[in-house]
Amino acid sequence: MRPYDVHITEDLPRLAQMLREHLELSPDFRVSGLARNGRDLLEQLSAAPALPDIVLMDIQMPEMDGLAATALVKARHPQIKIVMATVFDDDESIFNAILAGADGYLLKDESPESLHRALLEVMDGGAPMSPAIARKALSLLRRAPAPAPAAEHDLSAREIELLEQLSKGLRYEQIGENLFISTGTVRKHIENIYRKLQVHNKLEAVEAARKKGLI
Amino acid sequence: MRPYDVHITEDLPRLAQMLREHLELSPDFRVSGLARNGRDLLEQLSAAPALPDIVLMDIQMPEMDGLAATALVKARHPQIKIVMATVFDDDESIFNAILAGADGYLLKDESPESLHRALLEVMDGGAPMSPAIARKALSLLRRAPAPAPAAEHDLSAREIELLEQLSKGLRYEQIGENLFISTGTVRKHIENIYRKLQVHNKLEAVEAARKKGLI
DNA sequence: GGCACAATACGATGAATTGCGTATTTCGGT
DNA sequence: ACCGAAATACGCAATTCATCGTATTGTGCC
Repeated sequence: MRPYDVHITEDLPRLAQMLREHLELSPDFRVSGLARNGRDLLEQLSAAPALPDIVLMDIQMPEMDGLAATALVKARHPQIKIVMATVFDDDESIFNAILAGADGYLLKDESPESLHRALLEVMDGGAPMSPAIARKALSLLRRAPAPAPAAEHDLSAREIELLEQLSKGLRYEQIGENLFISTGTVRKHIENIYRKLQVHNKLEAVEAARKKGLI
Repeated sequence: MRPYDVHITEDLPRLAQMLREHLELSPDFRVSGLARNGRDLLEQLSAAPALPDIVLMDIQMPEMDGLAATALVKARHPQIKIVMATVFDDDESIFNAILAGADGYLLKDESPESLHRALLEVMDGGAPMSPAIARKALSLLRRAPAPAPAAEHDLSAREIELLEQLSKGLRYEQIGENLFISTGTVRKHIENIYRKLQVHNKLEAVEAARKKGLI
């Protein structure tokens, strides 16, 4: 079995070097590159003859942080496993990392053995997380579906109808035909909807309406 | 350090016995009781002179299943750690277990060593999960389908990126800035997306992409 | 009755989008 | 080495949208 290629993305040279040394002690891994930030990583991946299996990603970095880089790398190369390794354990960082597509989330005080185990686990299709992170992820999950109530809005029933038509991607003219009103009226309704929802185009309006559960 | 008291809740006597034997091989744990189902567990906890530290909980059981029992135990005794140990790995079971308040979720094919590690981890404030479970939990958090169904589409990775930008309601110019390309290129990408998805405007494209799980 | 507001309708204008054609570069596969 | 696909980029024309203003009608409420 060939060793897994790991690309390290970390802006602190000393820490990057430490990680490299830890990983290279094992025949399971080969460090295929070091990047100083997200932009650096993307450039290196573009230029690389072969893609790494895993990117070990810091969050806080200059130029482009690990969250943005994670999203971009995942968009281009979904098969690359991305493991965040960072000191941040706040809910927002964790949640954003997961949304960005991270496959695992480790705290930097993990032992070399834990790191080793985590990287093998992620290549095995798992989602390694430091215990504290796993706990927070679960608590986020518990909370996630909760914030659904309230849904304060002051849209009229007619405006909701309009929104439903809008969400189908119809043109004003077609909406008017469907609702038996003129395109001018459609336009005015939509203006009012935009004002009430504080948005400025169809997509934002539909998005906002979905979030509020209006449609 | 006194051993942790573990209460096993499992309707199959042979499996319960196996778990007990595994745990009692270690000085870290003491099996404080065996329950056959959720109702049994609640009665035993009411009558017990001392509460266990951990409940190891099956899901499928007669009389009262593990999900209901978890919610009830957590309501009365929030300090008790509950670790699900089950053969079910479907999204709904996992999600319900987490909602019910489970602190960890293990698959029954875990090795005795993994079980041992998981129980120590949960007492340390962590949230042990089998790798497959952790992956699914992250998927649930992302509200994205597991990479199993391999959606049929012929969009390039770049086009998916464009779609994600589109879905935010951004204008071509802003999308170009975000992706470091000209508005002309944005336009051309979007033309290609429209052709491939057989749609004719942003809203329809985003709608189609959502249905296909591309974003 | 008078008020507020929803629903209806139209005009004008500039911004944004869509469709089509063309073109270069790069990269993977045969 | 060649081919096709993807990503990049620009121009032009037509359509559609967003935002402003203005106006009429109906309905519910005080």
